[in-house]
Amino acid sequence: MELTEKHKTLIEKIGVALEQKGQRPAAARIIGLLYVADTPELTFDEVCEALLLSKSATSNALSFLLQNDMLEYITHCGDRKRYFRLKMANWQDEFVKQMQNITGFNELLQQVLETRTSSTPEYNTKIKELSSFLDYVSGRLPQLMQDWKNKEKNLAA
Amino acid sequence: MELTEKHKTLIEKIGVALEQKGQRPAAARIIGLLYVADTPELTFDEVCEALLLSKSATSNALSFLLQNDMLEYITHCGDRKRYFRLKMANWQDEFVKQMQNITGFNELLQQVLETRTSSTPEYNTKIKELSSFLDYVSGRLPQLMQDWKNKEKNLAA
DNA sequence: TTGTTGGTTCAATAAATTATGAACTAAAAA
DNA sequence: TTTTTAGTTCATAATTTATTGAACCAACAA
Repeated sequence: MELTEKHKTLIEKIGVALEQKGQRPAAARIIGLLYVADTPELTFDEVCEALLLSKSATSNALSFLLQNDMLEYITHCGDRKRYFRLKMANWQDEFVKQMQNITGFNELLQQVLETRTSSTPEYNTKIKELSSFLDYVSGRLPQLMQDWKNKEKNLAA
Repeated sequence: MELTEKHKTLIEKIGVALEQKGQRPAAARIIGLLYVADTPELTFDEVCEALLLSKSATSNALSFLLQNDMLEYITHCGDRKRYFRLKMANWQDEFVKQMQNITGFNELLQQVLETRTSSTPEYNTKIKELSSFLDYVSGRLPQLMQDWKNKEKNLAA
């Protein structure tokens, strides 16, 4: 598990990017590590060591990532260690979650529209416009996802 | 500027939603306030008072929101006060920013692919797949935006 | 049964973020 | 000139978040 300087800076870059998307620092670094590490499956100790994290920080971050379906682990017969890896199949789900997030904000905008005074019609129209856009986007994203899948299938064929 | 309980809880809900998208607490409440307030243009003092914020917190949050293009203000002849309002025209730009964010993460994935060992071809393929998807999505979003605009135009016509 | 491995949990601390209030400023009004 | 308005700035306080190390535990091994 020797990390080169290149690896280390890339892990940090990914870490910062994910932090800005709302991930916790340690969790973000773990994801970065799993992207760059030569072995895509790492043990608790390897994570600790590679990221210079304490056992408790590692334990908390790994539990958090497992709970949030970002990671999974496998085990090997006669080996009590867990081998953690990115749940790569799951970024599709992540994407769906993001869409639901958009929809969630849109529900708030609907509530805004319900409670708004009718004395500001132009402003209300603008909010409706935003709401309509969010609605449109979240409605089209599943199709977009499907289109991509079809494209990939064609490339493979 | 009397806010009903309904208004207040809606502001808080919007506040929490935006906090989770990375906005600062005070800034998030100000955006919420501007969504629900009967007057879509509020002064510094009205913001202070409505949200029970100190002048410095208000000053900082407003400056921050102005800098980040979330708000703008207008002034009236013979009135030194600034009237702050949501830069509603700007959510399109926000959306574009989000896309660029995706593209940014994708650049990191490209760096990951460049530095990855060739001894894990399956894993590398999965990362390529994710990268391809992000690429596809960010490429299609402008068209999606355009489609929505056309749809709106047709509705208006 | 004693020790080791592979962790988890908890109390305390460190670090970062947010909010406050007091002092200040520049422009306009009295 | 003094006061008021409309804020800004700054040092500090409060709150939140993250990290640590020590203690603990369960399972297996010696």
